[in-house]
Amino acid sequence: MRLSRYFLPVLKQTPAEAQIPSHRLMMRAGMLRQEAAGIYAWLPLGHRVLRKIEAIVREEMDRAGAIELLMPTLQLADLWRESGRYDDYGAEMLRITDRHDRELLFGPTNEEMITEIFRAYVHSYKDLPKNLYHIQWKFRDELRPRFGVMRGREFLMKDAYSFDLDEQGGRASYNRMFVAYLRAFSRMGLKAIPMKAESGPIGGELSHEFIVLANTGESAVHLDRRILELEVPGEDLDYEGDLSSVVAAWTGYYAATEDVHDPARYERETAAVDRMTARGIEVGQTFFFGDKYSKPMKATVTGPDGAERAVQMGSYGVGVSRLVGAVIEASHDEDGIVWPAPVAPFGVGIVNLRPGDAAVDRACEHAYQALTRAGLEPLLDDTDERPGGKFATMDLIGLPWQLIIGPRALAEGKVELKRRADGERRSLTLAEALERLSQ
RNA sequence: CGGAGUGUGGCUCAGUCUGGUAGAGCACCGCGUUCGGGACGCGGGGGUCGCAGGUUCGAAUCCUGCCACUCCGACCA
Repeated sequence: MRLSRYFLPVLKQTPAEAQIPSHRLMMRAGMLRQEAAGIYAWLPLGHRVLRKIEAIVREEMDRAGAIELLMPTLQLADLWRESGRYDDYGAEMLRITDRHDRELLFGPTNEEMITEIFRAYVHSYKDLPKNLYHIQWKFRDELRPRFGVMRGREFLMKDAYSFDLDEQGGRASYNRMFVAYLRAFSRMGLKAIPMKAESGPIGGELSHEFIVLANTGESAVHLDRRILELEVPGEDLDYEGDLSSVVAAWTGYYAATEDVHDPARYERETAAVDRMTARGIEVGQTFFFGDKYSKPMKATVTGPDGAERAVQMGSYGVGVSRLVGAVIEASHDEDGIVWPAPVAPFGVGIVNLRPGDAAVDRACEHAYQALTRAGLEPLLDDTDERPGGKFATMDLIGLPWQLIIGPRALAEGKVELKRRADGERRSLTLAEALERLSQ
């Protein structure tokens, strides 16, 4: 992409309403525009990051055997009356009436609908297990939206739903999602720690929250720091095999959010040197709730013994749009965002320090073509902005690499390659820089 | 929803107390000089002062109602 043709409205001043780093930086970097309380338009740069995070989540879900579909945002109230949640959910659910006075709602989650779909087609244990998911916009009418995309009212969520014949199968499905989450968050450059959780209005007794550690996180967490040393399974992991040992390892150390923290147990189970208190952001939650929905909604299958039984279900959510904020909270400095490469909106920024200078233009164009061919998604700053402004913008939007091409160094055959994460700069020939970037 | 605030050009804000017909910086447009870490000069454009009503000769300013947004708290991917 050429910056002169792109849509990147960066701000020099921070909008007054932005309180936390991710919100401030998303506004300043031209990623986001607020349209109403907790409701945002994703500008092109933000949208690219959102799509990258979504793609990672999708790949890991597919790898774990989940099957993607897409359900509507609007749901019939009657469906929610079947599960009894239409009244239970309260004011957080946005209720809508259409022109025929039919009662609808903007979905805050999809347990009811997926159960309705499942029961319409699946009747035999031979068709189990199944795990269906979608990535779709949700609406929850928060009392107080805040922190930008971290607590919006409209948000993009990946929600998966597993169906099994019995509890043992259900736990195996749960474990597959658990491990997929470890992998997905790790690929985004995040340290996400599973913590035992209350299941809240979703229900069930087995549940984990996945908490990303970040100084500015919304809740305090207490954990055994040894959990940070655990290795995330590689992509060669066999999801058909027994994953309980992986889950056991990751749940074997004390880790709890403030609201379920048990100081006595904490002191009993951890050595003083291993205790760590930090702040965290919840980016995902897994639930196993058995027949809570399948029973009232009559989602049953016939088992091998010929008897009908309600399927065992779990649901698994990831806050995709929140993750954009979470990544920034976990990775930024005083100059701006520092994107982990896998979620960076562009792979490298090429800075043309003197547009109009034939030699510089030619070198930039060559770099742009080569990096595009290499799949690195370069962003070429070919605008007339002054060099200082270009550097500030590049640092702000936080691309992993900056390739700086100007007349002075170029006269000596050199360009500068700067790594955003640590600020390391190297003077190289253009060929060397392109070689380095392509590795 | 309880408490506290804020709405003035695209952004950050002054002006409101004490009523007299709207300002600054940044951004934007033109010309020129510049150009390796957010340039400078000159000229220029842009505002129903959140909305509605009221008081007044006169309202951004005073009064009433409404709306939106922000912050603290309780609730949550």
